[in-house]
Amino acid sequence: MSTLVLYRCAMTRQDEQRRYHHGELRQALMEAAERSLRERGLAQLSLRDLAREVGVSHAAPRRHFPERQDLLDALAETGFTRLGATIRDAIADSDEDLAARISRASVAFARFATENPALLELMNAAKHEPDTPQITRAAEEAFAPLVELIEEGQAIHALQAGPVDEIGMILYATVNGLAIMVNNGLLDTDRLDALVEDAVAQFLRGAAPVLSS
Amino acid sequence: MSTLVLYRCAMTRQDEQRRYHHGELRQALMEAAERSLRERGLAQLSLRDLAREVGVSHAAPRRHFPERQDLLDALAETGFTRLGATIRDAIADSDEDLAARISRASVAFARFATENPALLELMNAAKHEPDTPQITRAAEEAFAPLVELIEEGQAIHALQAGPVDEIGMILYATVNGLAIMVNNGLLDTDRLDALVEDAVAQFLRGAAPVLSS
DNA sequence: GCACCAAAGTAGACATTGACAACTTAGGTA
DNA sequence: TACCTAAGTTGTCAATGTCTACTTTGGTGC
Repeated sequence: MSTLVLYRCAMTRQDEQRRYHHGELRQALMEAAERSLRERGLAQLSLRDLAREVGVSHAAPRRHFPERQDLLDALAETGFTRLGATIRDAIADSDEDLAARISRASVAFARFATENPALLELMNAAKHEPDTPQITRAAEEAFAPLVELIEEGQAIHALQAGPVDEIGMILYATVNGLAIMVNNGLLDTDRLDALVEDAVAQFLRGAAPVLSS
Repeated sequence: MSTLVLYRCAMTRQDEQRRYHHGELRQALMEAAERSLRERGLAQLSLRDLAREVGVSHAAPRRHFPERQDLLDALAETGFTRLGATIRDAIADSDEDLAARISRASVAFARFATENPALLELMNAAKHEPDTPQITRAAEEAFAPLVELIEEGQAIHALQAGPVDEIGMILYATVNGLAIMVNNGLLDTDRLDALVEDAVAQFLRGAAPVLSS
């Protein structure tokens, strides 16, 4: 992969335009697709458009994505991967207390979601097709950082004991739901951060251990 | 409207098939669209298909829905209306306590959402187009029952005082988010009811008034 | 009772798209 | 060096959304 990149950098633009094999078509298509998705939404995303933009023939994408849905699935998968990394970055090297880190992670999630509305739509899309386990796994890895924070909370008895994945799902669902409402027009962007922080605070209170009197 | 229905019932099938003006085309298209949406998903929804199914020419839908998106918007709007009615029905004539009614309303919401995955997708769709205020209003009316329950909770001091719409949004977002995870394949349908009930219980604890010692 | 008119439906056309088949190029390997 | 296969190309097809021009109808004013 990296050799390809170096090779590519050594070529003139002429060569690039002329050469028969693109060499990184799959990656190029994904990047073009993400841009198109961001700028014009899912409905306007066309394989032929992407092929034109990247400079290959209209049928070339078929080698990498036999059907349009395959591209969308791949986009959703990398979306989850990037989301997970975004959340992790938000709480990396933070010595804040647990509540602050959960809040930080949630706000980072919400921002990612509202900055990439069409991508989030793909990630949340209902599947009628046979399940694609890769997407599911990527999604689970995306909210793994939240689960880890919850485990940490349980360890220091700041949170109730109980099935971590379920508690994590509730938090994930809440933040995701709020972001959707922003993308939806049901909630103003300006209010998102505050609302997410409120929701997290409420979540923490609700998930706190019951005091034994 | 009702006269039209009666008139229609008085006609033989022959007459129905022959007559130039369908008479209730908009409604018929919406119903066909909902069925198609449920059975084959959003990607397979085609205006020409619907026209064929209803028995009109391929351009007829254009009179009622100039663009495909207009039909989708209309579907989302009635979806919200039906959702609101479903939630209301779930808690009508119930003498249970507040927590039980909130739980009941939430479970009803979640069931509606998972029984109509493609419709929910439409309702949650991000809008790049200029906002359609009717959908927003329909959506707000859909979760009005939740807001009312929260107001009731505040009145009896079972819930913290505070902006009801924000607290309602948090609850709405949570349930919506959990339903999406089911439609998504991230959460098993069997676990939905229990998880929603857990989430509501946690929500109620988190939104309870802080005890002044 | 009749002419007319706007609403609602029809027919035909067009560009675009996803999908498929058959052919070509070129890079790595026996 | 020959070849084989992955990766691109061209050509084609049916389906779709959208547009324009034409037709049918039911209701309204006179």
